[in-house]
Amino acid sequence: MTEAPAKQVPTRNLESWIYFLRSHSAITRELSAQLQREHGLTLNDYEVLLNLKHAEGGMMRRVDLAESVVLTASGITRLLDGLERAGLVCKETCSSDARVSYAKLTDEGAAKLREAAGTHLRGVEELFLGRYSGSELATLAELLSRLPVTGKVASETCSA
Amino acid sequence: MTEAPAKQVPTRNLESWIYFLRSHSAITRELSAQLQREHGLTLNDYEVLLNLKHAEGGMMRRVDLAESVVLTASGITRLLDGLERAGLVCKETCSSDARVSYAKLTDEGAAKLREAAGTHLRGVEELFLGRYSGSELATLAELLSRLPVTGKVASETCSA
DNA sequence: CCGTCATAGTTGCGCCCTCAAGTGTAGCGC
DNA sequence: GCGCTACACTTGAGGGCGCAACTATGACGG
Repeated sequence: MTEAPAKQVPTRNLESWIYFLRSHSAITRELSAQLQREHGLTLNDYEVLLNLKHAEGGMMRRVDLAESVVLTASGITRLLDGLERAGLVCKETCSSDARVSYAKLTDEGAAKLREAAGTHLRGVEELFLGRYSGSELATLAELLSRLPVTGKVASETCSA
Repeated sequence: MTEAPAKQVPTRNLESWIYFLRSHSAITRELSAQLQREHGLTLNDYEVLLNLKHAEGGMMRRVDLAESVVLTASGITRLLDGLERAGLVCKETCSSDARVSYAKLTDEGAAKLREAAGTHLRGVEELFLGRYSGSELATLAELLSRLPVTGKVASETCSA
């Protein structure tokens, strides 16, 4: 009881936070259900495939992949297990560092991605992008880009 | 091969979508971990408790609660199971309709919510709210409010 | 060469949540 | 009153994912 700090954060703008939470749940549930039904992929599966496609040589280190989709190391392991079993990615070892193993997009994976892209982009368009004008999207992107993308607290991570 | 539709959605503004996905994962993971560590609650637990607190008489129908936090019926059942076991909510029956049962915030639940609020609001402030000015938050809220909050596609749900 | 520490990845365990199916009640037309 | 459909809720099965603990390598100082 050394000091009772005055309530700093009145309910006023929690509004945007609530919208953020709610809309994310609703949208990702719907998109994931679509992908699952029509192509047997989860949203994260799709994002991983997409990241691999854009990567140099169609392959990435598992740890980098994990960061790019905001998953833990164990999460990416299991996700890739699934994609491997489905034949959409395969493992590659690294000649210079025996610790790392790459995940590489297979031809089937690339095909699957192409196949799913139509459905998915349509969904994203309908549930997200289509609700904004071009400039609004730019605004939104700028605002959202300020949010953290790692669990680390910013004040620690990017101190001067 | 009847027709190869021209690519409708160039990569241009998927940017905001990607930020949306990534930041949500990162922020909710961190906030959930905080709540879990310090109070044994998940983010959804917290949101449910909060909704109950704001509700008339501290109680809501399970189905309404489900919608308010964007969970399925079964999801809310299991979540409330946990909160009941922890003594934070209790069941109430409805005299006029035997199908519905209410979830009611207990005193312990209210106390727990109060206890967790400090931690949580600080977290939300740091990871989300604190990154914007007041007017930016208003903009963000307006933009996010256009997104769907149910799985139902808007074109069906809110046709004129 | 050897301890020490950091890093890449995997695995056991457990939670959360969804889908599909099932129960019990309400309301309605007949 | 009797089916029918609608609704609120629960349950069984299963998948996704995080945390903590563990293995295997690499890097570095002594």
